[in-house]
Amino acid sequence: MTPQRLSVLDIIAARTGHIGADEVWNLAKEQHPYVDLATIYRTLQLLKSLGVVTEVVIGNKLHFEMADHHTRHNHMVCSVCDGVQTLTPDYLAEFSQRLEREFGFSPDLNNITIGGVCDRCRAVT
Amino acid sequence: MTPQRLSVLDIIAARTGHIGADEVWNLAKEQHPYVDLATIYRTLQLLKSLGVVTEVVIGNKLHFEMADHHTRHNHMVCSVCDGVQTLTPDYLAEFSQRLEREFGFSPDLNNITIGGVCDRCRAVT
DNA sequence: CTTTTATTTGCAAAGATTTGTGATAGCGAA
DNA sequence: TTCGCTATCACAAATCTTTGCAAATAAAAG
Repeated sequence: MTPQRLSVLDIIAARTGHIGADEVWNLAKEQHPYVDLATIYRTLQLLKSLGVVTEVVIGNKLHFEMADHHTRHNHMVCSVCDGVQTLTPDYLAEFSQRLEREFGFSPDLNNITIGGVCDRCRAVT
Repeated sequence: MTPQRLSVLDIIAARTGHIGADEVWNLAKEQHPYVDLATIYRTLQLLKSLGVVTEVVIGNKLHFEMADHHTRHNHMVCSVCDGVQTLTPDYLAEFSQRLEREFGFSPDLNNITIGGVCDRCRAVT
């Protein structure tokens, strides 16, 4: 645990929703002017592999948020407006159990994001 | 429809499995020495939006394959070995219908990939 | 077949993310 | 304390993908 890593964690914890890697960087620089973006990314990947944060792909960018077990959820990202809706875990529960049972494959539920088109954008078309 | 686009489509159609963007480029250059990688990527995105090809994220790279309706399937990608297993559509059917029904969200089933750890890699750990 | 219009291309450059590297800091053992 | 080991950092450079723009090409119209 280094000051840089603590900063990253603090920043994500302070945010209720998700936050982009670049935004984390900007905020981290306020405390450690010389942190490198690479360090941010490495820390983010580290925290993700530790299961502390969750990665969400929005548009072409990586976003992150706390992997709070009380509020675990998945995301639906609209490919038209990049809007995000959340999903409670039970939506994927049956599906993931089946993968586990039939293939021995352990899906990383924290990092499953469903792409598609939201109702509003579909109505516009 | 331009020659470049036809090439890209031919290349993907000629392949049974998925193929990386860079590989498509290399093959396309054999027919059109001056095609640019950007054109490949643009074409790939176009074909994807037309529902002709499917995008699969493997490791940190984009791969593509024909979205043959007869053999529609999804992918499970192991984050340890980058191995890919396929899933018949019925695994996601109930789940996607539920999203549609309850949220009006139209998931893009062609482009859902499940990350996780396969049984073999899990055994190693 | 020629002109017009819209789309696509190649190229260059920008974005986003990852990787390699030497310097440096922390830590346990001698 | 000093040596040696390991891990992390900042910086630079590489990788993969996307975007802006002028020139080239395809499709539509006459």
